[in-house]
Amino acid sequence: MRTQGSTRHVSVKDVAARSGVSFQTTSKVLNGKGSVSAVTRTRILRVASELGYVPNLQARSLVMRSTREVGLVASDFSDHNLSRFIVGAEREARRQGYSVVITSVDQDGSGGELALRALMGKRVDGVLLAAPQMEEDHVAVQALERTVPAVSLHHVPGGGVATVGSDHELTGLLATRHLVAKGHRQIATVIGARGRRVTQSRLRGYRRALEEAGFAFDEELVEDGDWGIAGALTATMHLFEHRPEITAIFAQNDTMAIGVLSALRNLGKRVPEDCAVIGCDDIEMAAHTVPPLTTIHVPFYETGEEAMRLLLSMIAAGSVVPRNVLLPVHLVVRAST
Amino acid sequence: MRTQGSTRHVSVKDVAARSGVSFQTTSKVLNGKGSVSAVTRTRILRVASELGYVPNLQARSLVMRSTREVGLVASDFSDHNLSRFIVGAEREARRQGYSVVITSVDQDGSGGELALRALMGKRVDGVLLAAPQMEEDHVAVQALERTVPAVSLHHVPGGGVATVGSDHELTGLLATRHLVAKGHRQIATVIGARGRRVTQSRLRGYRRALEEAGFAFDEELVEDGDWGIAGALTATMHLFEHRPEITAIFAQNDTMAIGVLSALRNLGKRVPEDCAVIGCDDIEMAAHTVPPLTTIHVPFYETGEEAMRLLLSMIAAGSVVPRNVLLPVHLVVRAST
DNA sequence: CCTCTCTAGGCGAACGTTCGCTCCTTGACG
DNA sequence: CGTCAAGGAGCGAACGTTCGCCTAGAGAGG
Repeated sequence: MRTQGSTRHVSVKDVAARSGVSFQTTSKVLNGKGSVSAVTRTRILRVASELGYVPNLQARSLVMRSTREVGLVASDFSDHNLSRFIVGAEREARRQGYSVVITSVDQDGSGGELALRALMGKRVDGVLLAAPQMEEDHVAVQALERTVPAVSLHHVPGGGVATVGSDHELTGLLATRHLVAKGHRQIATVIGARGRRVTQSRLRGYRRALEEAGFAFDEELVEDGDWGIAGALTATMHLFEHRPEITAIFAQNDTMAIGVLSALRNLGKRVPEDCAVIGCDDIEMAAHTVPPLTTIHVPFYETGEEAMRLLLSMIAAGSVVPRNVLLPVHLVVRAST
Repeated sequence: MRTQGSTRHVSVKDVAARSGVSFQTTSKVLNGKGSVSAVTRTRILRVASELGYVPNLQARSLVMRSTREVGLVASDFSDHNLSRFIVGAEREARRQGYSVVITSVDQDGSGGELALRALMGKRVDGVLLAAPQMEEDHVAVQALERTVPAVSLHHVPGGGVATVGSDHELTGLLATRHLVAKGHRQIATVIGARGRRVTQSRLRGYRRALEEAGFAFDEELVEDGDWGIAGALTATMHLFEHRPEITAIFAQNDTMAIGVLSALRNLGKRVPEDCAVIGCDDIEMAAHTVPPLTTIHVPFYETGEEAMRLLLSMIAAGSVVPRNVLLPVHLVVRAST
């Protein structure tokens, strides 16, 4: 039975000793700097690979004053949309030779300051914020300001931080316009958590589309679904209790749209004949519900890429004016409308 | 318009200079070591917080010879099961004062060696492997062996690495037994990628249950669904082309089970009357399909916790015999069987 | 008044790198 | 044959910590 070891890591000095040169020369060879004769170069390289030398990045970045790491503060990365974002960001970082240190904050948004301090301690070159719970976390953000470049997926108090996101108001607008265009007049909406900006933006889009069409906004057509299947299900039940004349529902994400579909089935309503349903986000499942869900495609992956690209350019530039980037969304028509 | 700065980080020497003591004394105060008079202690602490001092963990771990970080090699963390695992692991690490550096490898499993080298370079205290694509990656694992404690979610060639996982054979066994108990004789299965161990284990469980019941194993009742909705859909179509007498299907994960349900709907078959369906994993969606899906619950979150717990204990112990832990799974009966 | 024992704090070294400077050797060219 | 240029290699310093050892002074006890 084997045991695993904490074998001492081999350092550049070990390699140097075995090759009969100074450790600085070894360093030069390993980094391709300076001028070293071909014979010693190959000898050193051979010894290094024999010994399984792996340079200590901590020591390196200590003197270079730059880890090539960026920190990513995420809330719940079992959230599918967020994880798409993370994947996009990570890929872009890797492409540019950076690695990503992911820290997570609790669901309630606490621990944001702690997470940021930890990242500062690691001396990451930049920070990417992907924790909507921190939208109102002033104190955490102050820890960040003027210390390190930062890009956020969500709104950040104070406005000193660059943001990259998708156009949530457009999302609500396109979804509701589509329903209007299909001839619906009684359009309800199942929304996410009230405190979140994205909720308010999508709701604003919904209201704008109604205004465009000359319909009055009716508070009773807005129901809270809390982002989940179960919440959307009961929300839909409520809606039809008070407004049985509803013929279309806009759910603020696809997960809730699935809950809406489920509720309509319980109510014996056919989709889209009796009631049309539109979601947004365009998760994989959306193409496979019954009936397949019309939705607004939101480019999470691309948003992650773009956010990381912006962050790395800020790092490279040293100092930069915070920009706010909005990526476009588009309608995907399927069978539920 | 504000610009973001790369303000020089404040070091312990800066704090010392402002407090009129040597930097070593400052260090002592900040770590609560040594004996320092109350007045200077409070003065130093005040200055430190005024200056916004954040200790440089790189320098610290350089001398301490221990970063309190563990590396996590993940394949695709937009995969929901994997992300549950990651969340569990991260939480447990944080609880014990460790932070997690996540690196990802490409879908095809390439880049595993690169990812491990990067982690070694960062001098992580341990490595958690959660990239099933690396199951057969001998070369990557060799880079790891005898350098740093490691725990893996999946099988690792050579067997020198501890593993934590759920009992996949039991999963297949319980699922199929349940169908047998419901009186089914023609039980098909839609499997994941053939090359993967989990696929083979679950298939083995399926076969064992059939043997127990005295049914012959029929290769034509096994169809490849490639882990996805679409794959499972066509797989189900194939199955019924060749074996219209099938009355039950075991899908090797819930996502594929959804594809199976979709196919059965297309075929005009009622679930569970004409054909029963059972999945496994127990994803959130499983409770909300039509009909709600019977499945085998697999404790991904707990697996992550347990894996991290094992890894950290190995780190603490310094050297330890690799263990292999299997977590139990259980049947969740809903309406699809 | 001398010594002994604390206590507060300083100092040097080390961790593993990179970088700039210096020094020696060699060879070529006038 | 003397001079100079250039290539090859070494050396010291620095990055920001922690740790162990040392010292100066104060207070106490004989």
